[in-house]
Amino acid sequence: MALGPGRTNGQATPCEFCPLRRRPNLRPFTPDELAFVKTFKSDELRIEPGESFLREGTQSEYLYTVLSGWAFRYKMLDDGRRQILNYALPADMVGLQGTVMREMEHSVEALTPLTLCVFPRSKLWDLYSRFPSLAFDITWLAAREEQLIDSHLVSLGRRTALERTAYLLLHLYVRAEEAGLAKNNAIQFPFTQQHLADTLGMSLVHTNKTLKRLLASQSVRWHNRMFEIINRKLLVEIAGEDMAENRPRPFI
Amino acid sequence: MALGPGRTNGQATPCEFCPLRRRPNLRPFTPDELAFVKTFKSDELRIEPGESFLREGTQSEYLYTVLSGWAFRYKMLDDGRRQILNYALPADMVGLQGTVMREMEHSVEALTPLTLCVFPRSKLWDLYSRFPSLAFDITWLAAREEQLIDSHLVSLGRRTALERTAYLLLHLYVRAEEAGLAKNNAIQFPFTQQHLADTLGMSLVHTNKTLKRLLASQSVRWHNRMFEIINRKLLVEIAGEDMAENRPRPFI
DNA sequence: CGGGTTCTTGACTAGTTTCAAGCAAAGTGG
DNA sequence: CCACTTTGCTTGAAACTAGTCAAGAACCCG
Repeated sequence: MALGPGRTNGQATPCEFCPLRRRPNLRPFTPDELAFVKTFKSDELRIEPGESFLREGTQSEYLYTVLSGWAFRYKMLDDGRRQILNYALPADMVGLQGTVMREMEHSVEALTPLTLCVFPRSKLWDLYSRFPSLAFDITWLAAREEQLIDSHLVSLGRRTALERTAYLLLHLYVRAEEAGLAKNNAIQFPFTQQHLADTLGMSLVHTNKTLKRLLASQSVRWHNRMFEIINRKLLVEIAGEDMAENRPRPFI
Repeated sequence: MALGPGRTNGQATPCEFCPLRRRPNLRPFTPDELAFVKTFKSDELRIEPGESFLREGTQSEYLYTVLSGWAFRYKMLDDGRRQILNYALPADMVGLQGTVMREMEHSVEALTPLTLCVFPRSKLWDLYSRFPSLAFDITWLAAREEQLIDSHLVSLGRRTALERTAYLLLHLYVRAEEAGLAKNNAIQFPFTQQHLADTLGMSLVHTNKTLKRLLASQSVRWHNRMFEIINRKLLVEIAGEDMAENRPRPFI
């Protein structure tokens, strides 16, 4: 307990039956690694939508892996302006910064009901000294996160509103697909236009109008949060860049 | 040799006499670590300004630590639009992404004459398995890089042109100061307004005009690339946020 | 002392935000 | 079950911000 927000859920999902591990693009554990991760995971947490379970400016004793649901990382300016930095999907790790740096430099909020595996930072050293393979995986995850933000930075700095919007939706679709959340080029997206606006660095109104333009291109549909790609080639063309998918990846 | 661009320089700077190691904010090595890093470093490279020694889309056999000089990471769009992602100063590591992911997702170009320590990725596993402390340091560096880009993303998404410019100049000044490149609130910056524009996600003209406004505030001076903070409190106020400095940090 | 790069400026155009208002869907409580 | 509130989506107009074009000035290098 005393984990801050959220409801603890004990070891509801034992690592050996981890549903993520069955996904084909996730690298398997050796038996040794599995045994260690079982002891590394100290708890399982349930977070409700809208709840921030990591907060900018606080210290974090834990890092988390998303077991199910969507979350997003964000930063706020003093006057309330918000920038969403990235989204976290199942198998993504959040909170590493807080355990490595002095304190969190961003917050993380649940977008849907969220299940998290909880890992105490106190055992992180153990992981690094006994399981270099897992240490390497953590580095891999950190490098990938950086790479995602890099692309996003290019969008905000150098892409037009339309390109940027197309790129983001394609990006989120591809990641959701990798996480097994999409079928038939369609997915139920959990975010509002305000979330998109705060991700794209645009106003809500302009986001709405840009979205209309994108829908008019007949490359995608989006009604009632249900998103569908109807002409991927065209969407890629508007976004200006395709993105790789389903590369094998680690997770912890 | 066959390292791509740049001129190899052998082991011109032995690790035990590394000039960076003398900086007070950099964590010291144990003798074991030092001995290992000496074998980890395979070469030293000299790069001329304007040369890109890591290129988007290529595979990289090496990672690098900046020994002296400035570099910048950037991405280009097909039509030539460029976004500068971040700058690398002495003690910063670049190229980790290329060794962890399949290939480089960004390029890195020298801004000044640059000296680099070269580490082959083939020995990275050795580092992870034998020196968890150094593995942890690499993770730390990756997490810090991500954190810097996060702040930058907030600038591009949610700060006004003036705030953004003030924030970037303050940020670069603080980092340069940590690297020992500034004295008396002044520093010779190596970049042009075009570099700033490509970092801030603005046009050259608008960057120039915004810079003028910032200079008019009397918080900073900038003539002939010589930058000086004359009213830090005011600059911080315009930037909207101060930044921590001189925290102890690792490097390899 | 040229010739190139960088910096500066003004005028015009395009893109984006803000303001304001209306609508639709979902949730709440008597 | 129906007002009532809340949240999210949509739209138009006005104001502002930023980009583009163009040209000249300043600086830098050989």
